[in-house]
Amino acid sequence: MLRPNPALRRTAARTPGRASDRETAARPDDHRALRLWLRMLTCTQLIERHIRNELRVRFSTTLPRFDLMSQLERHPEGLKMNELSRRMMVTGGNITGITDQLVKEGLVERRPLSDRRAFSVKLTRAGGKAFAEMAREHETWVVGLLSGLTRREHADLLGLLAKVKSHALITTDAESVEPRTSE
Amino acid sequence: MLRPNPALRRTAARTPGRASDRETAARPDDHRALRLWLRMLTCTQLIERHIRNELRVRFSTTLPRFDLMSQLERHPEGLKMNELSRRMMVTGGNITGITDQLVKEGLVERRPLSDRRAFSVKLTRAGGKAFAEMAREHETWVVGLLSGLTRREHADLLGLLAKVKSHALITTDAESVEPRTSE
DNA sequence: CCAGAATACTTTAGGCTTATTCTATTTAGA
DNA sequence: TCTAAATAGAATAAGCCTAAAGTATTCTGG
Repeated sequence: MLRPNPALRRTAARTPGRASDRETAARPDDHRALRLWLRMLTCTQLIERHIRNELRVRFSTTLPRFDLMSQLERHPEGLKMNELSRRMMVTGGNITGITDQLVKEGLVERRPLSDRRAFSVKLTRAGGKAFAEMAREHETWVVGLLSGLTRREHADLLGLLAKVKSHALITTDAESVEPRTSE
Repeated sequence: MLRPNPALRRTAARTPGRASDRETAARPDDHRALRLWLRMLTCTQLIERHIRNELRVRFSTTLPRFDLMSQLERHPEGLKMNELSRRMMVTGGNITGITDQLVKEGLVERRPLSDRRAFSVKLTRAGGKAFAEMAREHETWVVGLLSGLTRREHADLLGLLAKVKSHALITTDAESVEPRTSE
């Protein structure tokens, strides 16, 4: 069902070693927050790398393409490019490129809207089938990667990250407001 | 002290919106692990984006360049390219490019070793000064971004992520061993 | 000693991401 | 109405990252 992108048809290669990663190098006098941040980063990168690798090896696709299709699967009515941009937390120009590819592969389509500046992007039938197949495996990878925690620990981690998220949102948003010093 | 890369001298632009991000779109029937993974990803991206932005706006540099210098600062004796690659969890070709730039900017130097295939990469004096300046601010950004948690919560989160990390390491490493089916 | 394997690094091609700039269209205000 | 601002998307240039292939050097076992 997937029309594999030839450029992605490669065999798995040696991933960067892991004996002593970025975080391991943290010194004892590093601030708690710094250590925590480095560990968050390491965890995310480990998982993300694993998923990217699986997507490439098993489905000849990439995480951004999977992500975009995943958004569309959640919104069968279609999404505009800027909605995809917001939800995927990437810039608009990026969406243009990824969508172009998925359209070329027949997995996604652009439909004109009454607002002639915009499109509604939807999964095609082939795209829906391909995504369903990938999503099933994707979930098993994630479940496996996070199966080192108990149900209770999952919940605790989710809660702590909720706090991190909301605080980071506030901090970042507050600074994105221009300090209207003059004028 | 920093020799700014002209290509990076840009004003801050609109970051992708955040009203409804990737994770918010998770459906109630999504598996716990999936929700947790999406939240981890969102948190990391929020923080990382913030730091990248600050590095660009305030120091006209990038996170990978900062990261590389940070590794060197922890190892004044110098590191070989492949050591940098391992520690930063990126491929070797990548290190070549980033090092080339930092050398060109006078922040880092390659020294020949007795093993003539390899180099020892070190911070120059200018690089050390530039890094110290950046690291001070960097830490305050991170502290600020993670200040939504109490000291206790920091410790809990660090512990939970330690579990995630070690399990992900095992999972990923186990699969990278080729199943010697024949031959 | 010496041929083959391993290691350290570089190069290349392709994809992702960003910030910026541009075009087309829509909206809103005088 | 008609012009200015806002919005949607595309195009562009530069950096990051990867996988794969290439080059030089070192190591190792016969």
